[in-house]
Amino acid sequence: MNLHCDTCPVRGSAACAVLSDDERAALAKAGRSRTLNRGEMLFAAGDDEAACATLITGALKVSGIDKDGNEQILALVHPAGFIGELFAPFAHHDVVALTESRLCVFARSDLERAIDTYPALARALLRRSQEDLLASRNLLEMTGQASAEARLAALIHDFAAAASDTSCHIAARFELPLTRGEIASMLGLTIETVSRKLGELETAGAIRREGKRGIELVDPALLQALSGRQSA
Amino acid sequence: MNLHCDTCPVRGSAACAVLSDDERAALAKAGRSRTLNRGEMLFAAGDDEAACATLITGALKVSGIDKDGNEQILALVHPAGFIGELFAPFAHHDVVALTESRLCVFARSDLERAIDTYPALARALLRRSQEDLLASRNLLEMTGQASAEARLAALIHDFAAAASDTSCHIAARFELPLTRGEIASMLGLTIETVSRKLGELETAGAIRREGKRGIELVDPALLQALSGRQSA
DNA sequence: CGCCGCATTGAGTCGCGTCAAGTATAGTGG
DNA sequence: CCACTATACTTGACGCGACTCAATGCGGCG
Repeated sequence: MNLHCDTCPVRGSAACAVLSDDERAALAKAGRSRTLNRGEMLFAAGDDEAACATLITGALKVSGIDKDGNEQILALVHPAGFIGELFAPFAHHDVVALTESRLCVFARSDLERAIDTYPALARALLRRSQEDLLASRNLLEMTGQASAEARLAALIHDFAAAASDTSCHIAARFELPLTRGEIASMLGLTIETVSRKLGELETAGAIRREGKRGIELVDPALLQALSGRQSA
Repeated sequence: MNLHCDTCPVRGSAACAVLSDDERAALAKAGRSRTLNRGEMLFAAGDDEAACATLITGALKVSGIDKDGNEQILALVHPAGFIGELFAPFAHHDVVALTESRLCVFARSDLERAIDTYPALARALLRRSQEDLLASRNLLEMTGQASAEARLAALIHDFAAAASDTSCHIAARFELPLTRGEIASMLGLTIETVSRKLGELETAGAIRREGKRGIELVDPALLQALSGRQSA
């Protein structure tokens, strides 16, 4: 399926936004659109011909499997995010869709060529990569020494921010994109602890649960206080 | 102090290695050499005019401070490594020398200009950034659900690999670049636990301690087994 | 020498993991 | 429409591993 950049919702924010219309049109010839359903994998750790992609809609997770077979979520990818290890001979982690997702996929070799052809693209990808690095380090800080409750509070706060359309305020109500098990694997906790602490956050009056995945922020300030972060 | 690329030990492996001699000479005009002693800071979190740098010799740590004042080490930087957040308005983390270190420092504005002038440099920095991202995610995996003993074993193994000059084997003897407290902050443990587990690794016959910082690898295979990793 | 930073060691406690039931909710096939 | 199953989630009891608190050892330096 061919790309339709004209109607692309992340046209202005993805890496390819730095290209001129002509350049983007040329790049689009090499790429193609792809849709993944929840649970479908874009590529797996160890794949030697892993593609690169920009996420258009939906959400992805980047995860690794330790030797006991436990999954660990290392990063989430939101729309306009870029996926792909350009210089590694093979992929180091799995990339899986959390919700139905639409992507703009490129073969790695094509993208490497594009980087050389369009210097602005390399710069844009460098910027994204640095942002990803920052996100990864933030997750490190979060899981470093914080209590289970603080980790959960911080994660919920982040999700609320990500669920909001405008960047200046956070959503008061949203659906968790992750199952309890996925939250646990991301925060280095167990399913049971996540479930218990969610209950305690509700009892404390910080949030209200709606069904299995719905979260309403009752007291965002309290949530942030429990997360042990500076007010942003 | 001016740069002397001719005698630079990381001339072949740092980001600037992708430049031609002429290009590097031009870039060198904008940069300058700087030496840091152990504990000296390159820049602090919040600095709005944080520089960028390539590490020539020594070792650095990238760390954050949580609101209780506890330091958390987020990454280590080895020679040829690049430091600097090119697109952020201010630095997010502290960067501090672990040992006496020599760096090649650039103002951020100069480096941004260089990226535009030399596309190959952007590509090289993108590559480094992706490697840093991978390292950060590896640390995430390591601190995610592993036991204190496994984390220590893995860290010691990594240090042994980093201390080796050739990439194909690991050093049998080396000095830990970190204090117990720094190891603890990097692994999300306490000083006491680090000290105890080091003792247990010695009792188990995996390592031998020499003074406060010296480590001799008695049984590397055992160490790797305890770290819970695949044999590389 | 006396002080200070770093490391070790011990005793006690607690948070979170483990194990084990038990409860929704959706999907499937009869 | 209803059993039947699968998957996700919740809840409780219990134990262990790592943190906390506290004391001691050790080396460097003024």
